Amino acid sequence: MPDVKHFDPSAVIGAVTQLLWQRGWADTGIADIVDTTGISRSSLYATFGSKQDLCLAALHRYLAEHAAPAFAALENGGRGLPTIAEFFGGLITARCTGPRARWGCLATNLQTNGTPRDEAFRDVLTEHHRRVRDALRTALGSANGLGQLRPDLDLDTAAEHLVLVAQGVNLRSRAGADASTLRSAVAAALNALRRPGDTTDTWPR
Amino acid sequence: MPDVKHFDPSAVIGAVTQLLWQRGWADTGIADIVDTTGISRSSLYATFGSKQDLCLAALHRYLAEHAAPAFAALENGGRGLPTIAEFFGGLITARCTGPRARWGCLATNLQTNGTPRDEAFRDVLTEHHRRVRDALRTALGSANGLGQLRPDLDLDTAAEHLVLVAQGVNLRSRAGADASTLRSAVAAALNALRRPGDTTDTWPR
DNA sequence: GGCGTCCTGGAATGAGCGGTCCAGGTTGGA
DNA sequence: TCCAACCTGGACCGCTCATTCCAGGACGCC
Repeated sequence: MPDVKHFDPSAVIGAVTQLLWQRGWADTGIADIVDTTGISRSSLYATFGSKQDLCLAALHRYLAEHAAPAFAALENGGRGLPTIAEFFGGLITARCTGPRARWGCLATNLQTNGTPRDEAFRDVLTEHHRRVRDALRTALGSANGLGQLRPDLDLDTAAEHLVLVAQGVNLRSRAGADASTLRSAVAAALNALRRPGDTTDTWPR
Repeated sequence: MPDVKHFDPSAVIGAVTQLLWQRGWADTGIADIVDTTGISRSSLYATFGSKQDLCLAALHRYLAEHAAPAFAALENGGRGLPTIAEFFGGLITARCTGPRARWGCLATNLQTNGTPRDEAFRDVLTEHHRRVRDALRTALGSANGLGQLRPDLDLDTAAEHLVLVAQGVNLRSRAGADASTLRSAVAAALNALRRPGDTTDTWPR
């Protein structure tokens, strides 16, 4: 092995993830990546291949680092509605405050325009949607087992409903919606699932 | 007036609206518009100015032709929950079937990436969001007056909740969600608003 | 320490973009 | 019928984009 890489590929993927998340596919150029990471075009292409490949890796990184932990907490929380409320609370906090306020969700952002038409992206995003739904469905099953939900509720449908709400949060937060508005809107959605008379404290997180 | 335009500007805006709606800002080039409409670049720029100006006009056209009628129906329906259910039913049908299936909502599409950073766009979209919320709020007020809603419901918050659901429908439909899934998810959201014991038939539309 | 292999910086490439320009044609009015 | 105003086709411009290429430098191995 005559020479070795002069940079850390993982750190580059991390930087690209941030760039792609904040600016989007169309507004993130190779030049931006070069400027941000300090490595050259040659090394970039030699290591990662095309822009699509690199951004696909960034998307995977995003899902593993930001989405997966939240889904795990949702599935393993085991406290039903409070677990679901915590999920949404964390989502809103992450979307509206801190260094990544108004960045939205990378996966959601990529689902709209200005994205490569590549099938690889589409498949990853479809799979991601399935995981959100399943995680919510699992948590709803848990809530149902604890007697927190309206008895007439269809859990699969309720999970799809909450997916729509989560997507709405991702979109509205990027557009600049404030956290308190989103919080109360989500609280309304969750209260709607609750069995009349249930006193579980779902909010604040 | 020595010479007169050889084309109909309104028809051009209509064509651009379709193009922008289907493909998005980044994937709609001036060349596409020239090819689709058959008129030349010169006439395009002489009549409409820049690409931004033209697309802003297309956005206004979209809102006037597609959004405004739905909002009017929502505000003037006067039947409460059934009116709201009709709004969502029409939305889902428009998003999932017919020639514009999977196009999503132009306004929603433009809120994410690959869009001009122009303030003019942002203002129009913010105003649009306000109108959606207000129309839903009006319809909810009507439903409340008819005794269809849970007495503890906060109408402003419920309106924000339904906005999130509508945004979710727009996003998921563009990603390829099927109509029946969206329909039942929305039905779940609406049922959650209903006063226990209310028998108003909200679905099918 | 020299060699061969790999990596790196930076220039170059070709395609595509939004936007401009002008010569030539078309029109309404005198 | 002529003219002046305006419109139109299409070439053209400057720029940015993702991608490629190559000369030269850096490293591990013997």
